[in-house]
Amino acid sequence: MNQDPILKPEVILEHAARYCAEHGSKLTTKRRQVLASLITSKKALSAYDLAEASRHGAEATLLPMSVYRILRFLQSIGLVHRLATANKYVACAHIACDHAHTTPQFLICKICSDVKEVGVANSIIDSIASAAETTGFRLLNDQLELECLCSECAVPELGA
Amino acid sequence: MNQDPILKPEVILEHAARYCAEHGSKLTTKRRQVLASLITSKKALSAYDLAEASRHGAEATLLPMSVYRILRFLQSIGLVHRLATANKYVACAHIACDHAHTTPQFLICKICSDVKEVGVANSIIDSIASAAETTGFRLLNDQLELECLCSECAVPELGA
DNA sequence: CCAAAAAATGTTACATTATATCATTGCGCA
DNA sequence: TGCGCAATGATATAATGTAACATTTTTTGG
Ligand SMILES: [Zn+2]
Ligand SMILES: [Zn+2]
Ligand SMILES: [Zn+2]
Ligand SMILES: [Zn+2]
Repeated sequence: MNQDPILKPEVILEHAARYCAEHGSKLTTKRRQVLASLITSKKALSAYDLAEASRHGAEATLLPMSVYRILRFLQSIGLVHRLATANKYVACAHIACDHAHTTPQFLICKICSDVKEVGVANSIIDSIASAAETTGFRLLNDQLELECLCSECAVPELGA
Repeated sequence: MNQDPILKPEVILEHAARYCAEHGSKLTTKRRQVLASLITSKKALSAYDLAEASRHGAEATLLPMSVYRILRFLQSIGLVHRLATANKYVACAHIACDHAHTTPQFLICKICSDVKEVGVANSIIDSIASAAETTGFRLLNDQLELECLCSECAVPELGA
């Protein structure tokens, strides 16, 4: 679970609605539905996963095209992150706090797609950025994605 | 250019052929052709880019499926790296040296796909790995990909 | 040298991820 | 009320990648 397990999804969604308002947009029913799926999922989900989920017990059925549009919106205001290495999406882990989080670092379980979002120490980002500048490149993206094994999926490896 | 510009492609390909032999395989004509395209390209290329390139002046025309297979082989012995964030491929920048390089860090120009492969200080990797372990994740991948602007593409931004 | 085995490649089909485009709906506001 | 914009529906298509089996080429053992 990427979110603080103490908080219920409804509480997080309330924060998200306020966050949308601050950006001059609204957390519509369908946007809320997509975000709720991501918040309650233990794993990163693909757009097609989300479209499929909308056909089981959700309020509305969503076509993939709509899911992509909604994901793009949620990303644009920082409520959702896209994991480029997995072609999947996760809810930001900091929706319910001040949300002024530092550079995110995503630990992505190679086996089960479980994702943990943690902050990267500024010292590390500074090191990386300065290493880039010595080669003439300017660092743009503030997101690290790391292939990992989560604690559960690592267990079978012990016997290997 | 990702490779040392002092070295001619043929020299690098000679090293690659020896490297293949050390792994019990051969640098066939088509594998050499794909690798040569990557070595001489200033940018990261997609599998379909490489298939397309094979239709212009190359010895043999390659279907995308063959390109994927060849790329997978070249990756498996470390001659090629896949950039997951860009869905593109680059030749390793260290084919002609001892090739015992440290964890690679790829600076990828968002605009033109120019790529620079540099080593990451072990201290940084250690910091990242230990940060992961405190959350129960074991770091697997030894590759960082960073979205950047190269020096050329950064220029227009000055007036923005 | 020849035949069997293994490696490499050809070929077709298909799966997954993502975007383009135009039509339609819903909703706030003059 | 109805205009205008944001949101969504619907269809088609592009881009990326894999599966499965056939064929060719190379290696190897007799
Ligand atoms: Zn976040
Ligand atoms: Zn796992
Ligand atoms: Zn390399
Ligand atoms: Zn550039």
